[in-house]
Amino acid sequence: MNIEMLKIFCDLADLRSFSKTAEKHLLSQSAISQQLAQLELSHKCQLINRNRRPIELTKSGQLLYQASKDILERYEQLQNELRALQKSSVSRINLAAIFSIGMHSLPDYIKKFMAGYPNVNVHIEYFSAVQIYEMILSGDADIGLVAIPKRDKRLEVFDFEDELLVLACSPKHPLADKAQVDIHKLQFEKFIAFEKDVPTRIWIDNILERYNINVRPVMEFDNVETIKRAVEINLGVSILPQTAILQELGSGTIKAVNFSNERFIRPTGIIIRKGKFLTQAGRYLIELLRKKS
Amino acid sequence: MNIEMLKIFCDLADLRSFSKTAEKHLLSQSAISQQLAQLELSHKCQLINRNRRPIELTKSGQLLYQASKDILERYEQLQNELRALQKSSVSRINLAAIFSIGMHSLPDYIKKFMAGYPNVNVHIEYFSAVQIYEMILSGDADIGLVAIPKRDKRLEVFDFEDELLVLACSPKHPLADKAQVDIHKLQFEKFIAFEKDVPTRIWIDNILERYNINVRPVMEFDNVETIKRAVEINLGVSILPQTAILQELGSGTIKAVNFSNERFIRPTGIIIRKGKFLTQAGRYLIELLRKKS
DNA sequence: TCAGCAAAATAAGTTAATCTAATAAAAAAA
DNA sequence: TTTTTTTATTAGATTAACTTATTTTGCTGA
Repeated sequence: MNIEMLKIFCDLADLRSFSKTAEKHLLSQSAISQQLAQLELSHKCQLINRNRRPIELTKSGQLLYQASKDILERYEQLQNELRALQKSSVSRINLAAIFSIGMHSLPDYIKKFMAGYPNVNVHIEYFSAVQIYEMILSGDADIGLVAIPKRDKRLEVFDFEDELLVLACSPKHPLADKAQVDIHKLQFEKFIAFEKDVPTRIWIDNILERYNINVRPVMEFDNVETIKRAVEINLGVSILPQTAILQELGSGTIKAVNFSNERFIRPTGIIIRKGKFLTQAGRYLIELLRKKS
Repeated sequence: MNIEMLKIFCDLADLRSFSKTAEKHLLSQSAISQQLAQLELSHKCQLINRNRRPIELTKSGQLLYQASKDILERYEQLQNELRALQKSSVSRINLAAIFSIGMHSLPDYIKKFMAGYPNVNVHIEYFSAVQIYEMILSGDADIGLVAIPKRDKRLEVFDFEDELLVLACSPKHPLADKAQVDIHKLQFEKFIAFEKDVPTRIWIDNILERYNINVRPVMEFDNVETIKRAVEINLGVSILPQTAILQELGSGTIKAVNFSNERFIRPTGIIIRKGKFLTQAGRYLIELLRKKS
């Protein structure tokens, strides 16, 4: 029972001729005859009246005809839906980024990309790192941008910008006016941190550990925006990528101080699924993102 | 693209496992894998996400899933319809008769039949002889009852009752009181006849011709009922089967006179399509009808 | 009624599609 | 990582579908 068979049956009912139907479907008359015989066998009933010519449908045949029309219509609708989906997905790139990267570093790249591919829609959404890995693996997103990318056999990882990490604090904070600061000054400072499962948190913890610094974590958030708000009202200091606080630095609500010890950075990466077929535009966008790294 | 394939795809989506689906359909895991591959090829798109386990549908896959459900539902509906039709047709015999036979001779037979097959529905309808031959050939009726059956290679014909033909006239008619009448008395009588294409008309014309009688046809009707009404009001006489005027004889609105020349009869016949598969009940009904002949 | 014709059914052989079994590859779990 | 489970792939076997040739069947018009 295949779809083509139903199509043949409908044509047979409309054309009222085996040979004409055969011609239309580029098959032999015999093939049509055999198909119908099989169709009748599988439904255990006569579908057309063989004792008359031109042929005509039996009651059962009429039922099958109606059903075939319905099924074929639904099938055609499906094909249209699939075509539409395919067309739309060709001209769309789904980009999933963590907030701190997407919000601040991405716009410039997208602007440049849009110049080259004006009719490709770049759809950017912000998620947690965990979600982004999920989406890349499931195919729900094409390109992911995460901090401190972890290696995965199923993923391809390219380096994106290394972001300079700075001390972020309120203008009222004692360290705010320094040109630069030794990281040891953070010893026992009140600290606003990322939540424990955020990669950046682990990264910064490692840095502090390396310098044997014990901060006093007073709050934990899962995103940079909330951390910034806490820093602004001087609940504590934090270590953040400079790119993520550009706006606050401009308006003076947060002060950034470089570290004198070394140039701390947060690596970020572009991730895509291994073997994923990207469009021309998609490959171009990745090239663009990688170049500055 | 066959229906079974859609069923497999739906199960695959529900069970989220190739091997479990294979088990359910009594196929090898390999077969399922290949079917899906072909399905994806024919639609030119990925339907399930292969980089994750348990498997999950892509957008295209979800579209196909929905369409498959719809199609399978319609298909199942068809099967129910066919089953219902088959069941109903098994317990039903469609009998097509001309009015004069069906109305008067049939009820007794049907009563007898019903005794043997109480739950078989005998559906009787009245048509012209031409229509009855059509219906038997097309299969719209199972058994036909006609007067003066014509032989046809495609039909099987059995003799039914021979009906006695009598002179039918109004009680006011001069011949009404005779015990019997010579057919020559009809010379130049006003005559109510069947229409020219009715077999009984041709049959009676032959009789009259054989005896060299010229009647004066004043009216022609396609059915016996209307002829009787015309005879009742004495517009002319007619030759009719006695069985067709039993009621009028009882109420005295029409008089019947036997012919003295010979026993004129109208043969009637049972017709069925050659090679037609009849149910047990159908065969029994025919036996019943033939017996009295 | 009966050839003669056109159309469908059937038979036999070929081709194409589909299956199984074995094995490789990949993802998940330990 | 290694092991286990699950899916993909390959090759050979089986089954279904098709084609050509032929027979049968229904229709037509003398």
